[in-house]
Parts: sequence; C-alpha cells; structure tokens
Amino acid sequence: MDDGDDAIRQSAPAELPGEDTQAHRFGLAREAQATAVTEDYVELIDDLITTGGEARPTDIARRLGVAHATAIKTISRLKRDGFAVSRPYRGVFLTEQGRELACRVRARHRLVVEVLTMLGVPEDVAEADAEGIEHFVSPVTLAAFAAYRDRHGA
Amino acid sequence: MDDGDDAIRQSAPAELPGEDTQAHRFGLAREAQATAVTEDYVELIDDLITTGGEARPTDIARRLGVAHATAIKTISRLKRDGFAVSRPYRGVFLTEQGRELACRVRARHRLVVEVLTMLGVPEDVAEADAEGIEHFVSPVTLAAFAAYRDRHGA
DNA sequence: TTCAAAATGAAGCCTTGGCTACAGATTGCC
DNA sequence: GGCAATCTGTAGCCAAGGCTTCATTTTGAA
Repeated sequence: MDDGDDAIRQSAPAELPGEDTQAHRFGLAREAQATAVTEDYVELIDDLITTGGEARPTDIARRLGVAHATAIKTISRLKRDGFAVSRPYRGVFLTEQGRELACRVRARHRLVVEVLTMLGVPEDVAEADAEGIEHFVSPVTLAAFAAYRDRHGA
Repeated sequence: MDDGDDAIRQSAPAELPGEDTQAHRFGLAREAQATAVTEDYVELIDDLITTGGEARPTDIARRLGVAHATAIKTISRLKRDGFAVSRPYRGVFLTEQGRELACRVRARHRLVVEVLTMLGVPEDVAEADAEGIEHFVSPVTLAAFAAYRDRHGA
C-alpha cells in the first residue's frame, strides 16, 4: 500500500522500449489495485460521517458487503497508513490526509459515472462499473473526461 | 476464482433495496478483480503463441513484469481452472476455454482503448489505463461503448 | 438496575499474488 | 562429449483481504 499522495497515482513517466512498456503498464495497474481498497474505505467513511455524523465498523462492513472483522482489520491498516484514527467503541474518523483523499476519490467517481452515462450507459450500470473503473483512471484520462463533459453539455 | 463462463462477469441482476445495492456493487467489483489476473495471463499467452509460436514461462514473466516463479505459480492456477495446459519444459498452451476467454478479453481491450482515444485520451495513456479498466467493464457498458464507436466514426 | 442483545475487537485460518533462493533439466557452444 | 549458461520448477516467506469463532464492551429495554 502506498502512502497518501500516491493513492491516486501519476501517469506514465517517459518513453520505454517496447517490451518493458507492457511490463510497466501491468505494474501501474497492480499499483492502482493496491490502493483501490483504501480509496473505497476512505470515501465510504467520509460519506457515513457526512450523512450520519459517525462511521461505525459495522455500518462500514454492511455497506461494503464484508464481514465486520474484515472491515476492522482494514480500518487498522488505514490507521497504520495515516488515513484514519479511531478510539475503541467510538467510531472511525478521517485524518486530514484521509479527507483529502476522500474528496479526490469522490470527484473522480462522479466524473466517471457522468462520462459513462453520457456514452449511453444506464445510470445504475454506470454506478456499478464505476466502482471498479475509477481506481484505474489516470489523471490524464480524468482530464480528458472533464474536457469531454465540458465540451458536450452534461 | 470463477470458472470460465464467469470470467467476464454478468451485469447486475434485479433491483435491490438501497443499502444492499452498494454492497452488491462492491461485491461485483471484487469478483471482477479476482478474474483480472486470469484474463491478463490468458490474453498474453494467446499473444505469445500467435506471434511467436510458443509461450514460455520466462517470456510471460518478463512481459508482465513479475518474477518467473510468480508466473509459474499463476500458470498452475490457470491449469487447475481449466484455461491452460503445459508439459514440463515445453511451454504453455491454452485450452478451448482459454482461447475463447482470450478472444473476448482482447476484443474488450481494443474497444476500451478505442473509446478512450475517441474521448481525447492520448494513445499510450489509453493503452495503460485500459489495462486496468477493461476488467471492470460490464457487458452492458461494453455494448454502449460499441454503439458509441459505431455512431461516431472511429 | 439488571440483563440480554448488539457492537466491537482479537485470534486464527484461507487464497491470491508478490518475492528470493535453490535444485534440476535442457540447450548450445566449444 | 562435456560443461556452462539458461530455463524450469519447487519451496518457503510475506502482506493483503477475505472468512469464522470467541471474548469483551456497550447499549438499550424491561
């Protein structure tokens, strides 16, 4: 797992010779996958706090569709990595770093859903697919999405 | 890991009540992730056989950017799951199921790259992002992509 | 106030997908 | 034919992210 500023990773650096290029692309995808769970948890925690005032492990687990023990273990990783804090039996809270990540993740998610919808994907399918797609959309692609949305009225 | 026919998963079934919907979406994304590695390997093996006549573990590992032992272990899972066969020191071959999956995966990859490019994403970035995105594009979204491509000339 | 239900957290297990290190097979060069 | 380099495969380690089970804490209802 990366630390905060890499949780939404950068785009490809320079040119690489042929075969290495492919290996590099797979490497980028693996990195993005490693941050996906962090991003999902942080965004959900932010949602729960915003809409309900608190984020409890049981609620997080239910919303994600995992066992509560799984959520607690992942939350402990968030704490270890500086995205969240929690006091026993008192819910989970985001650090500044966590809130900042949540904000970026939510904006990216919305934009992906918007663009999918504009392309003719039904709203509910767009939401579902975006849940996976969003973690692999690089900043460059995100910028292209934003430009496309602005060009064609949303 | 799913077996063959689910390796490209289906879209969401019926309507689900509010909170369960979100849990279900995350569940779909987790399933798609579980099939992503299988899809990458199968497509790469098919490429290597088509272009070079054989797919050796070392070549697979180099192209994916992982250690050869990692590739061998994953290949053994492909064999276990009925996507590939191999004889010691004689390279890897796809089963009928494996070839069929490779074909679907390649078509999907190309379409994702095409659509990203049409949206204004630079070619190389589109290729890199598609490596991750493709695994989460449901059949419904894929159909919408194809319709979009056909509507606006590629 | 008491007590049962629900939430929490810890512990231990599994699979996946990385890695390194080492052993054995194959190949090709001399 | 022999030997070194390369390729292959096995074994063992690790972390992530699932799971179940169980003990403990908190909470809320009678």
